[in-house]
Amino acid sequence: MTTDAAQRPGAGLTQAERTAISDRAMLNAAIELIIEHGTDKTTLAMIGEKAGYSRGLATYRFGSKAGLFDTLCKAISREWLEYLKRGVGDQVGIDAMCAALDTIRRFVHDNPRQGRALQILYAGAASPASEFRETTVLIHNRQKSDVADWVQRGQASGEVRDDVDPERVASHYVSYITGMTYLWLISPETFDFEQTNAEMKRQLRIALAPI
Amino acid sequence: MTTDAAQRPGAGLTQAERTAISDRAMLNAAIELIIEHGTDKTTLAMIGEKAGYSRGLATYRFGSKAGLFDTLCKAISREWLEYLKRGVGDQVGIDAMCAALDTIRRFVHDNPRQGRALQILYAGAASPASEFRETTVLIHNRQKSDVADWVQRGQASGEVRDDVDPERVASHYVSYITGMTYLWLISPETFDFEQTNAEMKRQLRIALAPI
DNA sequence: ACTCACTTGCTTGTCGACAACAAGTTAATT
DNA sequence: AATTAACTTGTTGTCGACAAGCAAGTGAGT
Repeated sequence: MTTDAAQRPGAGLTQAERTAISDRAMLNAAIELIIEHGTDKTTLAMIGEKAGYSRGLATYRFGSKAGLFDTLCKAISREWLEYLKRGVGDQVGIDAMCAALDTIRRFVHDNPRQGRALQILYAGAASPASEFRETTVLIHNRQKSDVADWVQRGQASGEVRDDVDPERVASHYVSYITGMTYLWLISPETFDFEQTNAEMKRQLRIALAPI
Repeated sequence: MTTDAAQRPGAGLTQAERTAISDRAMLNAAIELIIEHGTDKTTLAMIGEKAGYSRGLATYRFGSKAGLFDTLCKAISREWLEYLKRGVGDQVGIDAMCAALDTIRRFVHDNPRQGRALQILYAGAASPASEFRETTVLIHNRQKSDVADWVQRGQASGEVRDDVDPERVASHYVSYITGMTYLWLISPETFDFEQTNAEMKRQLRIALAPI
């Protein structure tokens, strides 16, 4: 009786569907809880139960608290990087760098929960024992090499002055982004996203313009 | 028998001396443990025992784990801000901003433990439930107002162009510092302190120079 | 199409570790 | 000597982790 079974939650589904559903539910629950309580005071039991399952599912599925956060960090990062890609498009050089700043602003405006959660997770990666520091480092390095590419292509098209080192500029740029988002995270009410980014854009345009 | 008592640790001392000694010992122990294990996996018992006391002293003295980290954060921040003050001296404008970058580099070179611990603590402040987020925000705001002051005085002396907003420049600058130190923390082996700062200095000199 | 062995999603029971607190002990202060 | 403060030890509730068990899905053989 498949029709009868379909009335019970989780019945009539393939196992793959069931895991996909519970996975999404738990990751979403984790985002909410992290934003409200931080990673420390969020328990695996809270996540499982908020998602509508038992206290033990989160541990079972993700192995450990760190495993869950690693998965979540990767998931949101993937979304974010795709969003960034769409926002920047095929722009290069200074335009790409400025567009990326605007895109960050739009991302945290459109997806405030994901944005905040991701920042909190990145901060957690600072711990030496953090099991997803690797993940975080990888993402930042990828961002950096993307930026270095924009600079290089900007130089090729003559839009960016030739005597700057793309690597250094990228490292500087990612440093700014990282700190800016962190400061916004810890004091959203006092930090002025737009004005700070406006100053960054101004400096980039002056400092990278062809001689 | 004060002479006999003086042979036992903690004997023959005033109460103020005893607390000062145990306080220092525990804060130092906390720094070591935080660097090695992170805040999460450092226990209050470990701190007390590494400092040469019982497992309960850290809790008794600081009230809670968050209380200890708050105290530690304030203590290192105070050292750091004094170090920065000495490093910058009475310079203003672009010189002060560049000198501050060099001073950061020197600080983490001379006091690597304090530098790393402070970064880890700042990262922990990202948690919404963090009881010393206030402290961290305060410190960053103070840094920001210091920078704004440098810019303003630089403008007064004609060393910095007049049409920039000191607040925005300060916010931008502190964002860079924050992100730069964070990136150094999570990947000290791949992050190039000097080159990244060199690019920042270059951009500052160009972007803030009088028209 | 049916069945039965097997796999997988999920839950419950349990243990060790830790933060927090309370009560007790020892040393300084008055 | 009485009091206060530094410090230790006993205890409790919570959480992460794991293990054992249950229920639902899967797939090969008939």
